[in-house]
Amino acid sequence: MVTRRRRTESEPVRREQLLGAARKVFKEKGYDGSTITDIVREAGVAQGTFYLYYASKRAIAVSLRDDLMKRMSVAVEGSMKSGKSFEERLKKLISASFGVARQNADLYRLAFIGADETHQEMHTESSEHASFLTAVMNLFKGAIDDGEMESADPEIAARLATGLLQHAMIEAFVFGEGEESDRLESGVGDLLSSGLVRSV
Amino acid sequence: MVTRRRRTESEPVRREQLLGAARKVFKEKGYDGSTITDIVREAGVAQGTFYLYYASKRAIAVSLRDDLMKRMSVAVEGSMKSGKSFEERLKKLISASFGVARQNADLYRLAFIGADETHQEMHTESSEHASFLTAVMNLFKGAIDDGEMESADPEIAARLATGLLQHAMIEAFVFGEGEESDRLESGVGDLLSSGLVRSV
Amino acid sequence: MVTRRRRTESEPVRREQLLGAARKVFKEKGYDGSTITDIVREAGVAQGTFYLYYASKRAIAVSLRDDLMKRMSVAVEGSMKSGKSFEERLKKLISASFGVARQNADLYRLAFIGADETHQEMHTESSEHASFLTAVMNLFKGAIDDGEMESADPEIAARLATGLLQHAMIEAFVFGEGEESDRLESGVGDLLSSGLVRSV
Amino acid sequence: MVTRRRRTESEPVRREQLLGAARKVFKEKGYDGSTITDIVREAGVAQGTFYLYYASKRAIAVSLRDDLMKRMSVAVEGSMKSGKSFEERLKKLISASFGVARQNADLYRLAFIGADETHQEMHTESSEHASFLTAVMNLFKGAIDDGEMESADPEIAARLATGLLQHAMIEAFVFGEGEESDRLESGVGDLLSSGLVRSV
DNA sequence: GATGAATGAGATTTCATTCAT
DNA sequence: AATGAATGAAATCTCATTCAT
Repeated sequence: MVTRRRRTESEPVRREQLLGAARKVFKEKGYDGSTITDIVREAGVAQGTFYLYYASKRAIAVSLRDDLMKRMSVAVEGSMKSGKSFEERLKKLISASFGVARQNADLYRLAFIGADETHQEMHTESSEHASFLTAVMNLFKGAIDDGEMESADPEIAARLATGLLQHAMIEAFVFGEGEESDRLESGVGDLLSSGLVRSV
Repeated sequence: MVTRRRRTESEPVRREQLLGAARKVFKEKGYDGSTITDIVREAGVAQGTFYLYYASKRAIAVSLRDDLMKRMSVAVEGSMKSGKSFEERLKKLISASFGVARQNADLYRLAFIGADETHQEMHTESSEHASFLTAVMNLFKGAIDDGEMESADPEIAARLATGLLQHAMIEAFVFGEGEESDRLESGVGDLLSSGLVRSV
Repeated sequence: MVTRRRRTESEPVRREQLLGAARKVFKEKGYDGSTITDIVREAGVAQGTFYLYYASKRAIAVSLRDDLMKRMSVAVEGSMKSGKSFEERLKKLISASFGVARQNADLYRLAFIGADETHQEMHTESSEHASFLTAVMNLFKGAIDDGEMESADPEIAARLATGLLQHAMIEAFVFGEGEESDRLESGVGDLLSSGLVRSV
Repeated sequence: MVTRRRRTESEPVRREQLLGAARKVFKEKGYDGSTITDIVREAGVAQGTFYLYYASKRAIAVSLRDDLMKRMSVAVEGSMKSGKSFEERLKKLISASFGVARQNADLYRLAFIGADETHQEMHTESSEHASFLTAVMNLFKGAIDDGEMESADPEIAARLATGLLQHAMIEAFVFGEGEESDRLESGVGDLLSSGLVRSV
């Protein structure tokens, strides 16, 4: 009979442990290709322990995605503070986003694995994603008020600009390996500058 | 004992029959939620018959996606012919795309179900998608030559513009039910006009 | 709704349980005619449980075959100890083998079901079979050294003697129902005695 | 619409055509791994045509096996005619058998693919196999009458000798690639000579 | 809290055989 | 006689999730 280890860790520690294991496993085998068994094996905990912390495989993937989005929000919000003009802040927004995506290409990939109903919630606007969107929207509102941006529906504009940015990052990091990220990043910058910044 | 029907249909008819059944089933139950059995039952053919025409569930979904892309290419190419100016052709491109997506929201949804490696090929640039992209790129090249568009790398610009358009349609028809499609369509039009068309 | 039993048994117990069930099912329906479902139904466990212990139908059949071979090795080695002369040990070897085969005709049948590549490994010299062969070879080597056996390549002689014995047991128990086993057994005894034992 | 060829060949020609195709396919993919589709494709005939000539996959394999056995019978009977003594005839019998097996290792392999009930009839004593056995038995009977062979039940002796020979050929050509065939052949010769030939 | 053996529904795919043409 | 599209039963194996200990 084998002696069972029964390391009782604090909840946050366990979550982190599982999250890290999941990230590694998803990176190596993809979402569909990974099993809970892979994750717990990597984490060194028992099968059942997983369910004490996450309700499902999807739940942990969502959690990983939220982490990424939070990191992106934080980076973006921080970055924009320092910009003087709208155009400058726009550039900073874009480069901060690309920066985070570049550092977390694996999570970025994971975050866009599917929109089927079984994966639907991965795309559901999470509160993290919402806060990113709000930051962009606020940037736009301010710029419109300051006369630095063409007047437009700031919500739609923010969603489209965010979508464009996202698409560029997907092309760069999900379908590509990052080798085109510079060209895509400056392409987005140019398009949004011309498209949004009011010419004097 | 059931009498076995053994209708021998021509290959294109069978393919169409299966494609139609698959489209219906995917629409009702989603991709992951659908089974080959659902599809053959809907089509009224035997299980094995499916495999005479398509190698797997994914194969038929890809085929459906290609159909959509072809329809979109055709519509877009036709539409752009009539536009006088670059701006006009751009608008027509957008409205033709939205038009096709609106008519085929279910396929559009299907076409964007996943980027996991098991679904990877759904996103692989199919020849149909490539021809759409080429059409946009040619439009841009011509406009740059004519001085109607800001000079820029036409390939990157085309990929980003296509991505933006795609994203808007996804928001409209995949995550939404089409109720915002008008706002999104004009938002894309505005952004691309300001962003790409050279102001006089 | 059925109440689910969840008896957790020790690994060896489960293996034995599945092995016993498989033996019974194979005996009744033959190897090809048996399904994993038959086996788990007989064992009273769930479908998935099977795969916790054996990787495939072939794997459990191989395991059953190895059991038989082990039993045969043991019986043979034990039996030969008591023989005084080479000829006597030879007779004991034969009768011990026939004895085990007689008791396990069903397994014997199973052990010789096929040499097709999908079944190839059934015939692969398992370590159990190898130890049987080694025992025979050692017997021959000793007899040659003692001058009780004609000098010959002991390896080839052992393989052929073992093959002959095997063949006789197949005729007796696989193709026949054992009714000729006595005649075959003594036939093998005579042939090997005359063929191998050095006449004085 | 494709023009269908409808070559009407004489029955024996078709059989030969299918037999040749089956032999090739079985050789390449093994029995279980081969499909009727493989065979008809190789033969260049339609799926249904197969069933006009053979009732099943097994039927054509049996037919192939019978061919081999017939060839072996013929070779053996011919070879024995020329032998002067029993011992000589015995040697010729063995070398003729090994010769045929060597030339037809693929069929030999096929002939021993399985003894499961689904394959049972492959092992059923076919009339061809029976005639081989009879030839051996007659050789033995004659040798006993002439006092050249130890008296023994000629039927059992023939079955065992045949089995031993068969086993040696299986070791040589089914499990091995023929590289040991010489050693095995002479091993069988020695064993049967010492075991059966009456010493003067 | 932790364990991990057990569960069992279920989906894909194959392929020998049939039979309308 | 020949064709070959259609049939459909059947069997393996996976894996997220549960729950008795």
